[in-house]
Amino acid sequence: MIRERLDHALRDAMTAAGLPAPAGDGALVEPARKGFGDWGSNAAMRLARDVGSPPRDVAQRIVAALERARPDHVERITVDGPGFINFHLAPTWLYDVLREVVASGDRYGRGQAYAGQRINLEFVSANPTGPLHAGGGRWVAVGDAIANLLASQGAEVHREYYLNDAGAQLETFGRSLYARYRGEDPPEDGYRGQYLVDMAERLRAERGDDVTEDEAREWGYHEVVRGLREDLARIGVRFDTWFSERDLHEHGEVDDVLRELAARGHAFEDDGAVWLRSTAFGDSRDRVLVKGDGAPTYLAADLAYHRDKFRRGWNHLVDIWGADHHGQVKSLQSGMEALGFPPNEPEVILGQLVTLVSGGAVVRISKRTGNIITLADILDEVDPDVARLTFLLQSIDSAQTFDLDVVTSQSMENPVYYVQYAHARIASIGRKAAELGVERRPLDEVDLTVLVHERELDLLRALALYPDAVAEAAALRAPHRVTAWVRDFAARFHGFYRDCRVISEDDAITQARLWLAEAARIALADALGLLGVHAPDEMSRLDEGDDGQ
RNA sequence: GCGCCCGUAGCUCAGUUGGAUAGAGCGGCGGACUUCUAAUCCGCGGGUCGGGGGUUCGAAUCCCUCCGGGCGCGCCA
Repeated sequence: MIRERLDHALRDAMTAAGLPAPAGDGALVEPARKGFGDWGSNAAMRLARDVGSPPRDVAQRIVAALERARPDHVERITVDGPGFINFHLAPTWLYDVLREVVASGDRYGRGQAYAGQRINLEFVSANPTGPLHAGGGRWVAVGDAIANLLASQGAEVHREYYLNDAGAQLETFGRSLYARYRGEDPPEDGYRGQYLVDMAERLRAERGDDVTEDEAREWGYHEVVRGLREDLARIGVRFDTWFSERDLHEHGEVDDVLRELAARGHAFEDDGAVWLRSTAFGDSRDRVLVKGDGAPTYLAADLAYHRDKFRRGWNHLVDIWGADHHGQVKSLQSGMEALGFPPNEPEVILGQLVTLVSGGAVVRISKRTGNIITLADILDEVDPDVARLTFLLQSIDSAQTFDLDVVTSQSMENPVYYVQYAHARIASIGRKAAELGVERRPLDEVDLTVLVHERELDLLRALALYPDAVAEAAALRAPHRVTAWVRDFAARFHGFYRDCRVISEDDAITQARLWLAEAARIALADALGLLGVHAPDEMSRLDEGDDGQ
């Protein structure tokens, strides 16, 4: 709001001063550093070379024009450093922010950048051969948060889980389960996890002694999927569609996509196999679609699957993959382009992997060796909110070390409680006000100019930046940016809470601060919602029954 | 060998679409509760932004190169 106004004022001033518009639009104005006013522009520096005069001179010309039509709230305009134009605003601009937050309510921070987009977001999609492992929790938390972020900018978002239930891995799983069922060791290349022993016992208890290998596999597959749904429900993630790879094969979709690729001239036979000429679309090598034994590859099915997503009406596809699948990105995109879809579909968000550490040592996870720490194990130890926020603390471009000892024992100083506590404090203020019978006057009737404490203004400044933070997080597919905003905001709120008592004898201040607290609650609750973390109205005290010393 | 990601405070990490004195949490030290919940707040200390070149008025950020770490590079999925 203020930014748009300053932006327009700057453009008008540049025109009035006979200056060209700087290259690129937007980002003309950004928040200034502390001590340099409230908002600043580097436009003069960007223009200096084209104009052929020193940046500070250009800045002076712009400022002279700005002074003739000074925007609202602007008290002073200065030229600092190498040529920054700095706007020093009266606090009144922040009162407008407060009013905007309250007026917008739960729409505050929403944008329209993706309005009209119908996005299919596929994430997790772990093979249905065992429980979700702890590291996979990163994709659960990140995927759900990205879905929320895209939706916050106007997109219709569909959460989808792809079940690879047609391939060799499920066969291996079936053989392994059946072996356990018969009291034998799993095959050499099979899965050795304890969970299969447990499943085999249940299989015997439920189905008796005459189960065939096919029956064992199918029963086990459905058990695993049921478990996946349960684990995801525990952490609060719901998928709109569970898509079965088998359906593609049964409906002839895979064969059909192969025919279409051939018809379009992008497939060829060589050495007994059918290949996709993916090099024609920028891939580093061509890829096999049908193996020498006549079976379609994973890629062939994946192409049929992604084509199906488009056919179901989604106009943009987003997949979230672990970095270990990085090598497949170009192949899939090449194949999709060969099928006539736009380039760079699907958009693939790659996340670096999670390293689990326990007892100071790295825990290697493998369903094959049986050494597995599951997401459910984590959820047995910590609150889902803790798990989620821990996964959302870091950029997905960085490999994450998930230290089980730290996450499960460090709850005292866990950031999730820090931010939730801020929300709980706001709710507590509301309860106290009600308890004391404090009259709540409408915002229109409240004088906000009594909000002059640096803590109050600091909180309002952070509130002003929230929509940008969300929009950037969505654009960059970087939910950790919301986490960063939330932590910063919670810190500011705690400072405010400490130094600015809301409910006091001074009715004018009480009324204004109650609205400030309400605005803070709106943004905090929204941000936590985007992250999939609860915004509690109260926190159970940590020290209850535990302060015996 | 090739490709992608990472290397920032003792530790874990933000900041990377070029901007002004590089930030936070944890840990260390020292303070603040007759108060709307101290799971809080305040202060102190802490840095060759992996090394070296380059582009630029300006580089943690862009380019080149080297070093270190992670992940890939199948007629596996």
